[in-house]
Amino acid sequence: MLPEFQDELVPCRDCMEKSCAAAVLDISELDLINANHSVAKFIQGDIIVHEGSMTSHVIYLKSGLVKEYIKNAKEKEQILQIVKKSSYLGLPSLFGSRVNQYSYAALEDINVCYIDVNVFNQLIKQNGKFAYEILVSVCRDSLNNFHRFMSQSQKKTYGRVAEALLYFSNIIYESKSFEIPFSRRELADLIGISRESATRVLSKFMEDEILVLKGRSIEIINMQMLQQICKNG
Amino acid sequence: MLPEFQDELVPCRDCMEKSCAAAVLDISELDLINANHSVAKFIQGDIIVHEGSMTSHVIYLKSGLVKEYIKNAKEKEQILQIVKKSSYLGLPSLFGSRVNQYSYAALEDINVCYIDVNVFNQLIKQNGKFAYEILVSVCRDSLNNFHRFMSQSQKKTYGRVAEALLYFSNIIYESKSFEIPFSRRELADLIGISRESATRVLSKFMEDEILVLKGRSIEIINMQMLQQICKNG
DNA sequence: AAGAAATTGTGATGATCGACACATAGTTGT
DNA sequence: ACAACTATGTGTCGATCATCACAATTTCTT
Repeated sequence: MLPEFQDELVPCRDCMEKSCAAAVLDISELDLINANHSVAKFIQGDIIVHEGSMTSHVIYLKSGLVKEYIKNAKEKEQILQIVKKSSYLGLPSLFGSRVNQYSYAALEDINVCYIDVNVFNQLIKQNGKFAYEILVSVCRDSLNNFHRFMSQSQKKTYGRVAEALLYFSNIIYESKSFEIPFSRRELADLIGISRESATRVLSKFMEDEILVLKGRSIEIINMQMLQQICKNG
Repeated sequence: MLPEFQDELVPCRDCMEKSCAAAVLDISELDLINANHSVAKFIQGDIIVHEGSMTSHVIYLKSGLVKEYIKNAKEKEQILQIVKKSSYLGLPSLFGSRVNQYSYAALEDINVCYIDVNVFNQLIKQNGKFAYEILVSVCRDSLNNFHRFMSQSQKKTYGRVAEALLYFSNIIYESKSFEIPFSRRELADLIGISRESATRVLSKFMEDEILVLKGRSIEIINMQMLQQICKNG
């Protein structure tokens, strides 16, 4: 659960995994980050941030996949999105709230940077281009999430599962075959249906030869059909 | 449909309806806006922005209520939120996309400011505090909308209607009695249920003496009960 | 390797809610 | 004032899907 801190091998100015926003910073600004950051590793299943916690550092995901989620009144998990590498975690909470609104957990082994929040804010206020890039990234994220959410809310179970599979294939893995890093339960939580329904729909897709699945590995073999199902709800 | 432009009576530096963000601008920056803006009026029902349109100006809502919405494949309307005065319209689209992702229509007679988008971007890049305030407002909005959306998606019809009523009462009108500026159809679109269900639930609430309604005017008389229903889904 | 624990699959059942079909207001235009 | 819409209320019905119950399979522990 506790992050394993690493020796900092590469100073920020030479880091090859910088965010789009950090790319507009000058050397002295990058050095400022360098002096106020640390790098950490988490392993699959680790919780990186707990909903409700205070923030002292901005977290940047250098590598790996992370799930963003909240628990509702009945302790049921609702997954908001899968976060890919090269993204900041929880910026909306950082600027729009005093505490983190969502939890974050590692779906696979990951690397993150912690950047002091005061330094981050200072950079925003002193470098308009940086602020602009951060703004762009927050806005894109907001639109994407909203779009996905709205689209889901108007679909029935088949459409939802199809959409989720296309999301993995097109956005997350950019491949027709992939291994989903979570259980049927979590898949169901991501798209807001019951675990049993998720199972049933996947079996049906298998039966209809839309995909081949073995446990958590999925290969889409009839993409057209899947898109059709996604579109028709 | 076309906005009615007004004579500019008050220069921006003296405007009493400035946004939180504009409040951190200095005189010369406000004068810059003043030289590159215009004020317009819309009447109830007018469409201010069409989904898919390009943006040349940032729109700031000076007074009145506006609905933010999209139409899905089957021409069904989905209302994302009700926007109150003193908010910018569509910032996420402005920064996160080339075109407007949502439509905006006046729920009552409104006043808006148009600010040249290049000037707006220039201000963000040259004044970090302004950028910071814009960022805060975008993030708050994103969190609020998401929270409302998630909360709704986990509720059944009764809970959804209750939540919507509390939203109007607590957030929009800050009063126990108010007149909703839209039809049952629109109310249903806002919370993602059918028109008939909306009608039925409201009638049931009336019958149970939770509220009194006459057409579009609503008075909540049993707030505890309504909160209970909202919480229990 | 054996047992325990978690995950996954499957069938039956009932609650919920959208869709349809009308009836009944209200509103608008001429 | 009358027709023509549009908005609203109400009853019936069927599809969808969550829930429960339990079986089968996989994964983890010791």
